[in-house]
Amino acid sequence: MDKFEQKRQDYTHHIAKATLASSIKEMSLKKMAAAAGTSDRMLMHYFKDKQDIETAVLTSISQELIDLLQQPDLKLEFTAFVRFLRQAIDEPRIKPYLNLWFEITHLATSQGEPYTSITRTIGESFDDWIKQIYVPTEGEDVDQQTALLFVFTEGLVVMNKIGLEERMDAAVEAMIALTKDNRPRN
Amino acid sequence: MDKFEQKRQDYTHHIAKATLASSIKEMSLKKMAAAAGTSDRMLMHYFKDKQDIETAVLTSISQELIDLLQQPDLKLEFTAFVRFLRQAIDEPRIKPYLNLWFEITHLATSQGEPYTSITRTIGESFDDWIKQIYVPTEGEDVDQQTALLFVFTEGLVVMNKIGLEERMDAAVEAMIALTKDNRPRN
DNA sequence: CTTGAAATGTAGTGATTACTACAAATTAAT
DNA sequence: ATTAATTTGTAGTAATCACTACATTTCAAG
Repeated sequence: MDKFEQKRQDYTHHIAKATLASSIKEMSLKKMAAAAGTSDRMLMHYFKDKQDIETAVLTSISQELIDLLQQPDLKLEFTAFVRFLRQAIDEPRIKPYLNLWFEITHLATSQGEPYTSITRTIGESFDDWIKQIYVPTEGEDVDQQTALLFVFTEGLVVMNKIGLEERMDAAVEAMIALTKDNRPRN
Repeated sequence: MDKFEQKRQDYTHHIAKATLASSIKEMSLKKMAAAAGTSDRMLMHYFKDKQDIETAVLTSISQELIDLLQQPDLKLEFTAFVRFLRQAIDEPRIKPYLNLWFEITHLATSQGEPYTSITRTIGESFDDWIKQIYVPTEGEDVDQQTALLFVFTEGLVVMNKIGLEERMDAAVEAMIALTKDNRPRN
């Protein structure tokens, strides 16, 4: 590998860590430089502009998240999945990624690229992840159920971020009640 | 009413309209002044600081939204409510408010006050609104069902904003299927 | 009419930001 | 060793932003 490319990756990695610990918008060029142990001047040498850095950083973080989600042996049917999702939101290892996801969705709507592309990538990975774990009951439409789990998770994430956790739990119970009443475990 | 107070309200009203048409973060003091037909200097005369303006503006918009939601005669059971919510998200009259709501949730988590308070107010109003319209089926827990509708709506709003509309529709169908299978209309 | 207060305009401050011009130092090639 | 290219530092630019000092006009009260 290029020495140039190597430095780019080093910097990207360090800035990614700092970004996960704070937020995208907090990361000015100076903070990025501090996190990477260099100067803003140097970052401009190795990257075209700030957006170039952000793209590298967020792409790297997305990949980390995708790797983090991989759990080849995990299989859950609907109710268990819902409970699993609700609990995952509070996982300290997951939380920084959710914070960033939350931020990126907003940036995607207000700034467009590169955030929209990254949002799409992560969204698709999440979709795949659900499909990989979800064991549909009976003759359910997997795509629809997956979409429901996706939308529900998004909702939970928002509620969590705006501090309405009681409602998260209530919603989880309601969702489960909706299925349990009707689908005796077979 | 005070002439002073009157001007404050006039300005607030005009700035609120402009804010709905664009976004909170787009509204610099200069843009606010332009929208109000005055100068930034004048705004500082009638308001303590920018946050003072934003609070007035967002409070006013919240109230508008709350009024907009009032539909005294509307009563819906679960399935119809879900469909109603999904369709409401595309309503041009509602959309600007959803955009702002989306933005405020983000600001609430990144800037704190006054956005957290406003988020809470709107959230509670939305909760009340659901409860006022929702006709629970059988002996359901209304609070839980309300929370579910809230969370689900949040999820739909996010999906909508990040351009995953097919998944909105799929999720709606899945949600409805979840109840229809099991709860034959009685 | 005089005087004091309220309303408004002009211009500017200081902070932050992404980004750059220029030059010096370091490294690599011949 | 000389030259050329790469790497780094210093300093600064231009834009944007919330906010202010100061002066002037407008207005109202006695």
